[in-house]
Amino acid sequence: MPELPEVETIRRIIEPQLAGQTILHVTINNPQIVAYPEAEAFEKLLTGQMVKGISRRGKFLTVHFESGDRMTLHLRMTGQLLVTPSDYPVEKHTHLVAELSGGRQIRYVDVRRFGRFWYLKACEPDIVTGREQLGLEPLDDALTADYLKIRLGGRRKAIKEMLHDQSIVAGIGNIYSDEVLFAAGIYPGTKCDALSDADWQCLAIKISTIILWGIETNQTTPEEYLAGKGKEYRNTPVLRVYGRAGRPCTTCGQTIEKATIGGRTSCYCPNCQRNPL
DNA sequence: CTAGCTTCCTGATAGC
DNA sequence: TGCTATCAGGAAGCTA
Repeated sequence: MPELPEVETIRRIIEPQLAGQTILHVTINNPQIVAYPEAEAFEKLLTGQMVKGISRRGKFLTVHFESGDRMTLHLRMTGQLLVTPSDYPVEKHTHLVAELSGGRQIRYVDVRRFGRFWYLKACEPDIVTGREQLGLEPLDDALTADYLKIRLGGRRKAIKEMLHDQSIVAGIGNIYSDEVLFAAGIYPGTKCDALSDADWQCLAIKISTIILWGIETNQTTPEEYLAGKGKEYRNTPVLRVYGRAGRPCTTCGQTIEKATIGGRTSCYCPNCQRNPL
């Protein structure tokens, strides 16, 4: 499941391959991946557009065109945005193919079909669900202990759940919430209203450092990404807690535990992240 | 505002 | 071997 660091990696890989390219023809094999407008209108609008660049906001990618129009997409759990040679083998679950002027193709592959595309004309405001209410980027200087405390301090929900709320901080999912909380030494089930000023301070710092670390360690090459390695997490070997239940903590050696918090599997070190209850 | 549940999907895996 | 059940998860939508 791509989270901010993986989405940013994809952006960096894809952007240089798309910039300056014109979309000659679009085929949508599965209309449900198009959230707005209708799939047929989407195909027509996309055809003939020249790519200017790609930006990222939270886990959303936006392809900007010379016309001022833009196409936003969210990969959700299993989406893959690929730029391939036109004769590259077509994977199962390929839902969109766009022919490019340079002879290559953009392909969208998504096993679970949860990913979504939106096409917005230059004159249209952002209507992408959730996008207009996205919270701060993890690397934004405005993401401070005060910001977190004001937005979350009074909440009785577990901090792990609130880190997934895209309207507070954009881009964190199940992997990085576990990693951030481990780095901050906070038990994932801790209720927000039980966190101290020192905890908020620590969280603000760790959110940015862990996300930055995620981007920097995610050194996937375009070749590896195309070969399908983009769906495995290149940085899995360096994760400290996520997916490591039953194995020793890299800091203290205690066994990493697994618990369901807010309906999500959470991994944590019972020694480094004490449950305050 | 809260907790808790369901929906969307397929593939991997566990149990029989 | 082949069947069924369970689980994984981002985000929205629903109920109470």
